[in-house]
Parts: sequence; structure tokens; C-alpha cells
Amino acid sequence: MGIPKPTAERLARLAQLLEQRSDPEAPVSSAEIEYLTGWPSHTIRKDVSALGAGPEISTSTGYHPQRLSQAIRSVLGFTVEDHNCCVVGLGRLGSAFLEYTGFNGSPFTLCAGFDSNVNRVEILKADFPLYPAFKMKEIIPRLGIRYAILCVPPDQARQTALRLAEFGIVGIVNFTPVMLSVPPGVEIEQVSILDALGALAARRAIHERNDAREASIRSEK
Amino acid sequence: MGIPKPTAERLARLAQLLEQRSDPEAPVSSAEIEYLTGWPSHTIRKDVSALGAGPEISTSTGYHPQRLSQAIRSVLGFTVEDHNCCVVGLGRLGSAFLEYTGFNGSPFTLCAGFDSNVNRVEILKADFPLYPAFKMKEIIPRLGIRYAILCVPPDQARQTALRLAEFGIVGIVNFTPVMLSVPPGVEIEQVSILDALGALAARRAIHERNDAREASIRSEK
DNA sequence: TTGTGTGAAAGCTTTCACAGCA
DNA sequence: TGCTGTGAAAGCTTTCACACAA
Repeated sequence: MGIPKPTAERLARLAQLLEQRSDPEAPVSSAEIEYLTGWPSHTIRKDVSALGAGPEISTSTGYHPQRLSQAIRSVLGFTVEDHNCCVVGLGRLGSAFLEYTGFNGSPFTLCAGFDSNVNRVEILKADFPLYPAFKMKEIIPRLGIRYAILCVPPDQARQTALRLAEFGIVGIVNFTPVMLSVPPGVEIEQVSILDALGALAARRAIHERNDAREASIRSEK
Repeated sequence: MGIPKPTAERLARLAQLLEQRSDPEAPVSSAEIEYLTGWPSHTIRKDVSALGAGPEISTSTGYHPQRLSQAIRSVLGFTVEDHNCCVVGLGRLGSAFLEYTGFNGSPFTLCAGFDSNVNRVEILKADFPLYPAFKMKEIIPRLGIRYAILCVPPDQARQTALRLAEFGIVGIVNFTPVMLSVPPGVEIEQVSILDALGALAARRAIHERNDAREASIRSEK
């Protein structure tokens, strides 16, 4: 009984959602989670069930938010020291992360920034140190950084990703529009706007197609 | 025979990939696409097959990139006039899109930006007009904008999304960390960094779990 | 009565294996 | 010999329906 990938991704998001709640003690039902997320309540129950956590997670009035999110983090292996991140490329997009407050309270810590432009590294301010790009090789292993947020210009994306993999990065959030190929063992999460828009448009096209199809089936009868 | 959602999303991405190619005439094989994307070649063949496009799409040496991407766009309904987009919220992140060149050559056009801070709207420069937020109601229908890129501060996200839906937006790319609930008929694509990192960490946890499980099974024998 | 937990069924998607074509 | 195309099988995930607990 392994945990299915879609289940794990839903749970990861659910944990975040639970931690945003105002009252971490007030029970939350699967129906309420359905309302907040759009996922059907039975899917949520099944997901939680797949965790294999004990009965202290839930009562007859719903789940205990804090215990549930802890159970999720523990089963998915979200421990703070494993989740140091860095931003690579400090242009408009990359530097936007320097002032992003969402990391507080999350299991991820942003602890370094890199840019090939030494000037930019010196001018920008952040709560963590910024380095010139050639120091990646030294800093990434030293700080135990495992995840990278890639915001370099498109023409440098492939090369930079390969170097990151070499230095021990295990996951890359790719904000460039370039499709990356990396060594096995490194995971990529693609977040280009064009992909996101493409996914929306594709979903919408299916809707319209299916609606049209259903309408024509109905009219045939 | 509808097109499965995962298939549609892969095809949307494939079309983009094909359009980035240097030579739009040189045939591309499913094996080459496998190398570029990581998707197995038989999945790609099945996906293309699901399009139901004619035999002019492929030869015995592979697919014709240009014709294939056109077939994808036509079946998925990617026509230029349907895909006007706007950026909502012009802070660091939102304003990064103003200088983003990736939209050229894509089926999407960025044609407006909105921010509640009138000052910011006047100071920032872009190739398309920027408006104060209260004009959304007027401008979105007038320009036929269907997709919105949401970059407002977290505490305004929910409210803004609902207004966008009201004004006729059918798809929102949500860059805020807030989970949105919108009326049916509006699609959301969530791209918060925390979600992306969470997905990476979740996938990695499964890998490690499964590897450990396999190792222990092996050692039991 | 209102909620979770969970085998079993249904529904999708991917994978396979091989036919067919240039 | 290289490739695509595609029914059929296998493998996952979601949905259902109902048992069970407070």
C-alpha cells in the first residue's frame, strides 16, 4: 500500500490549507474541505484513510486540523531541515520572491538567492544572503539546499538546471518557458504562465466539446 | 470519444514545444518527443491518435511539426481571438509579466493590466494599456478578455476572483497562495510556489517510501 | 443523527503488442 | 527497417454504498 501520487499532492495542499485556518482546534469535516477545495468529500476521506494515521486524527465531528496536518507532514516526510530552497535568477520575477512572506509557517525556507550579475546581487536586499552564480557549487551543499526556484532567462535555463542537478538539488520549480530535461532523481515542476494558460484553454475546450456532444446526443433522441 | 484531460494538457504543451523548434519542416518522431519531454513514446502516439487528425500529420519518418501543432490548436480550439489575457495586480510579480516576451508566437495575447493603485498604473510602462482596477468591469468585456493572471496580495485574492468571474473571465491563473472558490464554469489553475514545492516534496517522499519498500521486500527474500 | 473508514465496483489512463505503411 | 496507429490488457484512481463510532 503505497500512497498514490494524486493523493499525495492533494494531501500536501490540504496540509497547507489546514495551517492557514484561524482556529487550529475546531474540527473540520470532509464536507467543509470539499467546499474549500472543490475535491469531493469521499475522495478526501479516502486520501486521509490512505495516510494510515491512527484514530486520534478524527472524531465524529470531523478532523482535528492540527493533528491531521501534522500527520500529513510526517507521512510525506516534510521536515524543516530537509526543505531549504534557493532562488536562481533575480530579475523581476526572481526578485519578487525576496519579499514574498508566504514561506513563513510553511515547511519550506528560502535561504539563498543567486544571479550571474554581481551588481544585482549587491543592490538587492533580502532576509537571506544573495550570491553571485559561480558560488552555487559551494553554497548549495553547504546550506543543504535541496530545492531551487528557477527564474533565469530562457536561454540559460537548460544549462543552469543541469548545474543545479550536479550540485545536489533534487527538485526544481521551473518558472522559465523552457522544457527541461534533467538526470533521473531530479524532479521538475513546470510553472510557466503559458503552460498554465494552455491547461486552462485545453480544459475549457474539452468542456465545450463535451457539452456540444451531450447536446447533440440529447437532440438525437 | 472525448479527449481525456491529461491527454489534452500534454498536447497543449506539445504544441508549444513544436513551435519552439528551429526547423518546422524536419520530421519529429515520438521517440524524440519522449527524449524532450520525458513522456513515453507510446503515450505520445496514443495522444496524437486521440486527436483524430488525418494522415497528413505524419509520415513514416515521424510527425510534421507545423501541421501537428496546427492540428492540436485547431482541435483544442486555440484561436487567437478567443485568448486575450490580462494581469490583475501589478506588484513585483505582476509587473514581471509586462516585460515577458514569451507571449509572442503563443496563442495568448496579454492586452491589459489592472491595479487598484492608480499611481502604479501611471508609472509602469507596457506595450498594452494599464488601468485602475475599477475599470475591469468595463474593459474586460470590451476587449473580450477571457483569462486573468491573478497577482494581487493574498487578502484581496478571493474578492478579486469573484469580481473577475462576474465580468466574464472564464479562466484564472492564480499566483496567490490563497485557494479560490469560484462559480462553476470558471476554471482555476493554481501556481503558488508553495504548492509547486509541496508537489515536489510529495513526489520525492513517495519515491523514497517506495524505494525503501522495495529494498525491504528484496531483503526479505 | 452526523460524521469517518473502507472493501468493492466503475471509470480512466497508460501500457503493450502487433498490424500496417513508406 | 523505421516509423505510426490502435484494439485489448493492465494498472490506477475515483466513486459508491454501507458499516461503524460518537
